[in-house]
Amino acid sequence: MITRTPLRDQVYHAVLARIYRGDLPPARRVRDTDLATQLGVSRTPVREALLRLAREGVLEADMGRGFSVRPLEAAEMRESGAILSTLERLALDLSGDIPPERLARLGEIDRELAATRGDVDRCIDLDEEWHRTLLEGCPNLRLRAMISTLWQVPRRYMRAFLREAGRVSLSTQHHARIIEALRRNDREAAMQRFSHHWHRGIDELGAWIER
Amino acid sequence: MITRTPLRDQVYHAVLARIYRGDLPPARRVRDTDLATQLGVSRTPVREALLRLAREGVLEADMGRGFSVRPLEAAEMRESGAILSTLERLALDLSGDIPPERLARLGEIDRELAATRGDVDRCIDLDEEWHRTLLEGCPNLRLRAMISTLWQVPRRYMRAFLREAGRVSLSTQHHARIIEALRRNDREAAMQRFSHHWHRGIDELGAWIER
DNA sequence: CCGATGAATATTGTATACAGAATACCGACC
DNA sequence: GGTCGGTATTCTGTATACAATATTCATCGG
Repeated sequence: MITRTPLRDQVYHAVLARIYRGDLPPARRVRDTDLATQLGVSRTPVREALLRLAREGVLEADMGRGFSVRPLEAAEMRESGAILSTLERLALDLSGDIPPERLARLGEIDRELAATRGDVDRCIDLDEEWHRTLLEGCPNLRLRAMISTLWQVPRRYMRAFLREAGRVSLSTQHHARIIEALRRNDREAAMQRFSHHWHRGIDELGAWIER
Repeated sequence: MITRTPLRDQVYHAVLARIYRGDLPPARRVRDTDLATQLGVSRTPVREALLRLAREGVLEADMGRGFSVRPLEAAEMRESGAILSTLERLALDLSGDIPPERLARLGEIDRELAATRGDVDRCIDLDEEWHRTLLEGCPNLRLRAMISTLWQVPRRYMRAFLREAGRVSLSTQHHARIIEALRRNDREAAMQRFSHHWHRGIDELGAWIER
């Protein structure tokens, strides 16, 4: 099965990759013509991708002034975090019982996460994969898609945090405790620990940004 | 203060208006060139608006096959409803105490809603305004924006329901009970009634779609 | 009569062109 | 030397052009 993906989608991911790589630092202006020449496409798909990123909160679009990478602000982090936390709790709630096979996979991811030293991007990828795996049983596809999109925001903050604070996430402990509760089929405790996990993460990042 | 709004935004609202007016029924193909000529603009801003609507779930975009109005499906309604319900509960939770002045305004909207007979669009507008007013104290602006965007989906379903089922919403009773709880400063009860209100609404619409 | 096949048409996705606004640069004046 | 004003350039927002793909319709064969 061959798949033809629109150029705008490829450009979208390419721009995100550049932002994550730190190639496009916060507050940096993003000129569509530059990107177009760099990526070897025309301005049209580039602009479509940039408009989407602007709607998702990664870029800022001022009328007549084009696009710029959104600066990292604690307020935005906390706002997005509150939303994402709530939606992930909903997704976990809607998921039926988590099958043991998936719990095992979660543990596996956690072990890998604990073993990762220094590689910030790998760390973030694994963390996001952990969450995605946890919620992959949620039947509300639209919710899953929305969560996936919203992750764009915390990713940026986590990346900056892990990079500059030089600290790897301590989330593996939280993860383990959540898994443990799920193993016991104690949804109540799992949910509470999940909330706590999110709360702590948001606060940690927020405090760092406001340093 | 003069404001120059991009054409894409005007086109966006124009297309939404046509969908609400029933001018563009579900499953109807939407040709960008047609819209461009009808609205007297070029294809570029039209396409930008359509891409946004597609991302918001109002339109469907198949690669190479353009856009079409998304058909109404109970599953989509329930999925969006679950998300929106949760987010509005979060927003209410984040709102501090609702000042009496706003409670009065909510009552006012409700009275107008109860007095509205037959005018479906007015009815939906008032209902949405009631919710917006209730949550306008929420400091999480991003959450408010997201809620506002998400309302696009239930609006379509409510409209179709009220039109064809010919029944005006019974939500004023629910609203009144929520306001009553808020007056007593009983957040717990208010939240519970708010949940109930959403649950009932979603079920009612869902059952009707699956008729 | 129905289905398949092919050309003609229509429509999308992308590229390029153009006009107006915003920014940067430069000189003159205080 | 600093600041204001004007001009030139850059860049955005929009329009148009082009190529490739999907759709439609008609014709042909079974």
